[in-house]
This record gives sequence, structure tokens and C-alpha cells, in this order.
Amino acid sequence: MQIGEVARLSGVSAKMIRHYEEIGLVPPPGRRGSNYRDYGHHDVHRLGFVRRARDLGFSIEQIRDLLRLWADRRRSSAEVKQLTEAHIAELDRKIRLLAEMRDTLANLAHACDGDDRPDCPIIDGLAGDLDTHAQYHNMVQALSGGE
Amino acid sequence: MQIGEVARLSGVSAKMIRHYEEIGLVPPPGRRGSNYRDYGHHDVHRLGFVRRARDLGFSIEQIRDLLRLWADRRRSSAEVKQLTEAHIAELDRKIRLLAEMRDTLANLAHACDGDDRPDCPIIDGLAGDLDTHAQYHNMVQALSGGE
DNA sequence: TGTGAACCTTCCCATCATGGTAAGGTCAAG
DNA sequence: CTTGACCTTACCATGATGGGAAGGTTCACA
Repeated sequence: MQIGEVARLSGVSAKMIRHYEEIGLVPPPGRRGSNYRDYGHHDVHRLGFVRRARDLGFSIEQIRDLLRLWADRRRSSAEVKQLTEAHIAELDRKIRLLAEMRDTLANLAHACDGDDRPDCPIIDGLAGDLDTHAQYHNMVQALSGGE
Repeated sequence: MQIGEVARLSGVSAKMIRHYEEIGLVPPPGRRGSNYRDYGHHDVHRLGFVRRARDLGFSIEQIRDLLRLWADRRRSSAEVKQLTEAHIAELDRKIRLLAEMRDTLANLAHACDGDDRPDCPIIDGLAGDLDTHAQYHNMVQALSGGE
């Protein structure tokens, strides 16, 4: 099977399949006389695994571990679960960070008239006329108390 | 003022200050006889603005616009607000994406015993023995119905 | 006057995962 | 024999940041 078909079947681009081979994430396949890579069903399966793990936000290094665990018949599910929960914790951390940004901005935007005049709490906040965090907390208080 | 002090005062590393100059985000400062960059208070203020905008997740190009608006006395707050709300929408999109990953993984992990045996729904899900999304939705149903 | 520490300068490389493009080889159908 | 669809390698780009090398400047202190 040529790389293009594997790409179609696995959902991983040919570009990335070559890249994963180069970094040793997947083994180099055999070559035909034409020097074309030659894949089998097992490779499609493995690359599908990689794609699904990527879709769930695992890093390449984590996927390397997951592939090793997948192939290891003597693995403990505890190890898989532990790796997964570490990743969940990382996702939670990122979500909290983004949510904090969003909330700060939403509060600034809420206080901004959004009209033709230049006066703008968003710009003022960024300019540091007010400390952004203090401003954020003041906002929260003003909003919860004043509305 | 040397770049190191500006870095300290603004919270932007000297490395990044030079980078922002190179990409035209901030104007090149004057130079002393030693060829050292020479900054004033205004530069510290501007870089503080940049840092706060970065902390809120704005991209460099968005910050370029924000700096222009900041300097424009005839700006409309509507323009600032519009830019901000576009960014908020982008943050929401990222948060939703990450939350979906987290929820899928949390459900898989929930179904995983995490013991010494190799059987593992997480690995099975990644291996595509079940479609991940279908599995996720089945999980949700199983969890809400079965507990 | 010398010297060492603490600055500064430019230049290049690395990250992470992915895409683009260029220049060229292979193969099957028409 | 050409055309088009495929494949190959090699290099460059992204975005924001850091690391480090090799070398120049400044200043305090012995």
C-alpha cells in the first residue's frame, strides 16, 4: 500500500507519516523497487491510533509511551490511566488559564461602551493605568454587587 | 536606560524586546556610543502594554492593532471592543476544544480500572476498536443512566 | 593600571506539530 | 509517448520564546 492510501485510511497526512517515521514514532516501512514506501494494514491501524491520540491532545512523547503500552501485553492499565490523568490535569490547567483570560477580557469589554468615543477601559487596562488583576477583581465585585 | 532595566521594569525579557523591535512591533530605540540600546520611560510603558496584552492571550498581530489604537486619539472604543470580542470568541473556541478532549478522556479514564491487568478502555478507544466519539457518547449515556 | 563581574551586541539554533513548495523519479492509462 | 497522478528528498515557514556562543563595553575595586 502506498503512503497516500495509508494517509486516506488513517487520517494522518503523508507529510506527517514521513515525519513520524523520521522521529522514530513509527517504524520505517519496507520499500518497493521504485523506492516508494510500502505499508500494510498494521501500519494503518497504528497511525489511526496516533491520530486519535493527537486529537485528544496527547503530545508526541506521550503517544510514544502510549504506543509502547499498546504493544506491551504485560502492561498494567494503571500505567495507562496514570498517563491519561496527567494529561487531563494538563488540559485542566490550560482550560483554567484560558478561562481566566476570557473572564478578564469579558469584564473589560463589558465596561467598554463600544461607541464612537475613544474612552475605553480595555485600552486603559492594557496601558496599566489600572493593574489588570486589580481591575479584574474590582470589576467582578462591581458586577456582582451592582447589578 | 539599558535594555536590562527596561526588561526588569516592563516584565518583557531583553531577548523579546529585541525581537519585538526586529518585527517592528516597537520602534528601534536610540543607541549610545557603545552601540547599546537607549530607552526612555515611554518605552517601558509601551512594553508593559505589550506584556499585559500577551498575558491576556492576544497575538502579536492583534497587539500591533491594539498599539495603533492606543496611540490613536481619534479611535473609537467600538473598534477596541470588537477586536477584544473576536479574541474572546477565539478563547471560547479553544476552551471548548480542550474541554471536549478532557471530557472524553475523563470518561475513558473513569471506565479504566487502573490496576495491574492490561485490559484498558483508554487503549482500546485509541486503538479504534470503538470509534472514540461513539464511545464517548456511549460512555456519557452509560454513566448518566447507569449510576 | 589591571582585572573581573555584569552588562551589552549580533548570530545561529531549538522548540512543537504541521504545511508548503521545488525539483525530480515512477507508473499506469490513453 | 505523453499526461497526470502518484511518489521521493530537501529546504523553508509558522508563533513566541529561550539558549548559547563569541565578542565588545562599563564600572568598581584592588
